[in-house]
Amino acid sequence: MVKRASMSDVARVAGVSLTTASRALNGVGRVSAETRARVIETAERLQFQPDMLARSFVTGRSFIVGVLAESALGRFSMPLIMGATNYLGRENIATVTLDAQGTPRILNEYLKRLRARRIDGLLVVGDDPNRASLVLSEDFAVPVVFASSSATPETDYVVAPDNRGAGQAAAEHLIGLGRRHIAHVTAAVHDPAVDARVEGFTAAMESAGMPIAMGGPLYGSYLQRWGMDAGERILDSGKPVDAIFAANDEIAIGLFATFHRHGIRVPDDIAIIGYDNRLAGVMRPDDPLSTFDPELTTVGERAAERLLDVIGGTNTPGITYVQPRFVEGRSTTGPTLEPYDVL
Amino acid sequence: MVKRASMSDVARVAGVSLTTASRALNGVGRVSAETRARVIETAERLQFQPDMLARSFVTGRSFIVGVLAESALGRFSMPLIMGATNYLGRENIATVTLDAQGTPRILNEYLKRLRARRIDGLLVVGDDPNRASLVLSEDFAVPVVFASSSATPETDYVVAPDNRGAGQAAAEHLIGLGRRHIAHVTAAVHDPAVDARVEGFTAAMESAGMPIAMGGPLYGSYLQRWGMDAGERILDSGKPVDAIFAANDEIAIGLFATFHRHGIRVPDDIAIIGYDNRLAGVMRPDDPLSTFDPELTTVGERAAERLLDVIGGTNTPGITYVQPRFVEGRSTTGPTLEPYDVL
DNA sequence: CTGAAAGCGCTTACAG
DNA sequence: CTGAAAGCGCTTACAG
Repeated sequence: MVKRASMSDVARVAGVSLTTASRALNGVGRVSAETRARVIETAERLQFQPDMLARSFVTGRSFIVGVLAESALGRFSMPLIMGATNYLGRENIATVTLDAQGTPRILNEYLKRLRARRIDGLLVVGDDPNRASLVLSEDFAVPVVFASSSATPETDYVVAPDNRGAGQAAAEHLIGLGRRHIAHVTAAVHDPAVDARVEGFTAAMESAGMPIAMGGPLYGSYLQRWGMDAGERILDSGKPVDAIFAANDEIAIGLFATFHRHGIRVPDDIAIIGYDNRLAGVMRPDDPLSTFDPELTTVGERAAERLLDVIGGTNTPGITYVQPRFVEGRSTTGPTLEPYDVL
Repeated sequence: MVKRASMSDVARVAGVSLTTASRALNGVGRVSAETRARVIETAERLQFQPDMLARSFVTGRSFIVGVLAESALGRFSMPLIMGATNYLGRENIATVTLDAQGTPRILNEYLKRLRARRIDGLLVVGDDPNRASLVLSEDFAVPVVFASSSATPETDYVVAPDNRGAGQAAAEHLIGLGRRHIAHVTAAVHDPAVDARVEGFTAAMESAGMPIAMGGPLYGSYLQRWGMDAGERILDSGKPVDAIFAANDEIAIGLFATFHRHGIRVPDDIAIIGYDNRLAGVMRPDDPLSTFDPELTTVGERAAERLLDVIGGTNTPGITYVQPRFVEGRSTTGPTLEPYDVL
């Protein structure tokens, strides 16, 4: 292991001062073209790599950002965080990942640590950024970007999936297929992400001049069980329904199970769209379920990208939306789905 | 934003030299008990936090480790990497995540970067650590730990799931249930992880003095389609089979689909065990499929823990195995599984 | 356009 | 047990 060349070495060999070497290598300040060329050539010959630790120390830029998650190992946080750290890695930025685990005490402890590391910025991942926002006191003034599925004050820097747009797209897809009695089986009330999908769906139905089947969205839970029950309720009602937008894939599959049991064909009789693309990564010839992929990895990437922009001073507050990707599957475009297909 | 106290501030206020302050605060060298107490008290009063950038600069320890993945966003790498970064974050270690994407050129570029950052260690995530091993040249001498599902030379530091143990446990579970004609439907040949499961399974069957049904493991692919075909092949053979260990959940589900179509009940007639716990995180009252959870997050944690030990000089080479967790589901312990249950 | 020098905030021989 | 001083490898006023 040979000792690495320092900038002084480069300067000495190139016959210039350390000051000039620094300027030439960093491309700042006035240096004659020939001097610059000579220094750069020398640096390459010596395989000079600037010591980032020294640079960080003197500039105060650590090239490290914090990633603060409510629950880093959660099903939704994970791809988002990975998208972010992967992007940051490509940009040669390190991350320190901290799981707040809900308690403000831990959060405060973590913020102290991050301050000691002089992080360049902070990415907050989770659905309740307001809480984190509160704790981010004045004396910890680094750029903060929120990656979240819920809406937040317009004064923050936020990146989130466009749940509203997805709801709208779902309605439009079903309408475009010629369906006329479209229901919406959603989950819990007061989940911002779910609410936004309801909104978008409702808006699209209204502008198509089409009432929502079953008299409006049916609220329940996130479970497959609720989808099965909702299916029964729809069939019992006797009301015409030929398409359903479900709040997630579990509900969609529950609906399908009930319909199949009753001999109702999907999509022939009733088309179904889910949400989450839960079966992503399972290799199969075709997608059984029409659904939306929230592209959480992309959300993470965009959030990281934006954080670097804020750090660089070239960004203004507001929400950036990432469009969920519609996955066209057999539950809307056929052929008729069999249970084995969805396994 | 008030200026943070430096160690000099603490020294001055406490009436000692910078040297003494440093020693008192770090607990090294000889300092009288009272002096130490005074310095520590002063530091707390001034809310002193040592500047890690300065410390890193002088000690050369960056408190940053590299995470080099073959495919960071892959289904298996993701939980592993998150487990590692999460553990490291708790220990106040930052990570720079790099996705090698297979090409040695990119890999070399990344290693140069990591050297410039003076990382303390490197975690290599992926199934082909040997390749990375090759590129990790002599002059980049930092501790390296491999987190992988395949075996590697005993001279390396490796953390991996105990695939062999899982194969063994699968056979033992089925034998314990009283099954006597146990087959093994596996995937591709020459996948080290899958091979190890075959080995463990075979060993357990041998020590129970029980031949493998169907004359030995059936090799195919990772797809559900293969499971369906294998099911047909088993039924066509006319040979007695009352239990199957499948190499993954896709295959297990394919087997189930075929059996159900033919009126064969699971687990009553044939019990099935899968692998991967692919349905983890899907909320349901009971687990439909008996399977193994590879605990990849734990593998990542252990690998990170071990890396810190190697960096600290308190570890010796060898493989650490993480035991996959058996998930007991209805496909081995009933009641009879219906397609809707597995959806 | 170029350079001598100060300084970032610590750790650590070295001397007492 | 304690302290004065050097040094880690850069950046950046300041002066020429």
